[in-house]
Amino acid sequence: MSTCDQCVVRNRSICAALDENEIKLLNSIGRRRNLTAGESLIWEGEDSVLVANVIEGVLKLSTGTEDGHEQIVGVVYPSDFIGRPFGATTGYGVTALTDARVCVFSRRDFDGFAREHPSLGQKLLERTLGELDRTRRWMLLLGRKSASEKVASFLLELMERLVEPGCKVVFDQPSRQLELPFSRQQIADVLGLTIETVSRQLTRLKVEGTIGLPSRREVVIRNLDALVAGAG
Amino acid sequence: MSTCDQCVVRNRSICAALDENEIKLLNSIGRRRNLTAGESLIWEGEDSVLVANVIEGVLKLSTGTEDGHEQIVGVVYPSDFIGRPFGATTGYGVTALTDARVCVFSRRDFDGFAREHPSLGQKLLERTLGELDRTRRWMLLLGRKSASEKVASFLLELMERLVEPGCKVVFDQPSRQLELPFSRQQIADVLGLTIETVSRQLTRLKVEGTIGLPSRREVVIRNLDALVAGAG
DNA sequence: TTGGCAATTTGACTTCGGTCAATGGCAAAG
DNA sequence: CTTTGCCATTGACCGAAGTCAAATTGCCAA
Repeated sequence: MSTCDQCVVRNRSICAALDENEIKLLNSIGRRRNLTAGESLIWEGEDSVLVANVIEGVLKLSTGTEDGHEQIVGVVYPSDFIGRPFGATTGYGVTALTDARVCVFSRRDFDGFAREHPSLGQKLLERTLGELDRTRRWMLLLGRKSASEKVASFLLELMERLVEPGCKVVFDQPSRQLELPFSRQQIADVLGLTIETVSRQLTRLKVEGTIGLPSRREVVIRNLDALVAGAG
Repeated sequence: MSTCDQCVVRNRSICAALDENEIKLLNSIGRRRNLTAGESLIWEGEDSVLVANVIEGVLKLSTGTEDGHEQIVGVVYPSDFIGRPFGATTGYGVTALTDARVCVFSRRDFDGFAREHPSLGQKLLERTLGELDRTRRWMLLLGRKSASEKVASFLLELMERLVEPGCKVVFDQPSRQLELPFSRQQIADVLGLTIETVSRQLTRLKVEGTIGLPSRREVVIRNLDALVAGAG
């Protein structure tokens, strides 16, 4: 019995496209790996050597300008796919925001497997198209939204993503409380703002009663309508 | 003999994955269509009903916020693929910037064809991954670059894209002159700026001698190094 | 050629968000 | 329990880009 049978994301990740035999085969070329918060899996600019599925945890994809600024260009959650198949160099680094567990494959092995199993390629294509959609919505946020709209949009997107299972960091539905997998600096890097502006916007939302901030890493949504209205 | 034989983008578009018989089949479910500058092919928010290949011309993908601001989230050139296969709604509109010629397919027909011809799906996947890479680089620009860096980066990217064949709008290598497929407002919508800021940055580059502006729709690169340095 | 119109440029002023600096608070280590 | 250090918050100020308004340009049609 392969370890995949008990995998939390077996039916939501790209593996859902595969039957029992295929999954055994894929399992044989991959291996589990645990990451601690802050640990990197892939570095910006290196040749793409590995790809992975996220089993548990949250990871960021990020690039930097030469003058030291960083921009987070993507955030991945359990069942998401990481990496750049088909022989390109990765334009961004991948780093764990929380402790995480991933299922890694050598890019070369994975490419071969994908070519021999079109159903996997198909799933990967659908996933990539979805990711492109999400990234483009994010561009609208970066290009046209104000700081307050950015922060509100960020909290809403986070909420949606954290309800999905496998996130250690849960969004507790009844209490509407969520645990932030991001530091203030990281939120700033997602939104193209500074840490000070993020802090000011969050305290403003708190003072207005829209949200509560029990601790640095927790947010309570007190007035969802107001948050949606503020997201622009 | 199918019309595809003389197609300029036959070997660069996703069609390059197909053999003679397959291409005849694909051709039978598609049709050519001419667009005049400003004409839309797909509207934001509608169900995805058609997909297409760009044969000639330049088109924009764009979304708007409710308060009237627009953000261009992608620009497509000859041989690029347009649209959202596999049954989602399109999150952005597609509009011709120049007169253009495209090869359109009903999304439903195309989906079926793609599922039966994995090599096409494979090409589409590679293309989509590349597009995602380019979009993420663009996010860095939107989130972290200053107005002057944005404008310089824009001109450089445009230059690279316009050397490829099939662009009526040519980048004339020796004279380093390029014809802009964008109005000032559209440049602003690409970069997340206002029309005034774009105009000011362009005149600054002209005064500095980095570029020349023979007419509203033409740019001459006079000092490439300076432009690269200014792109951040 | 001229008039009209839209696009662009330019100028004056405002504002949002960035920068710099000081303070506060929490958590791990001693 | 105290110390230490990081992260976050808060405040004062500044500047880049936005806004509003006017002038200019170039283009098309009459």
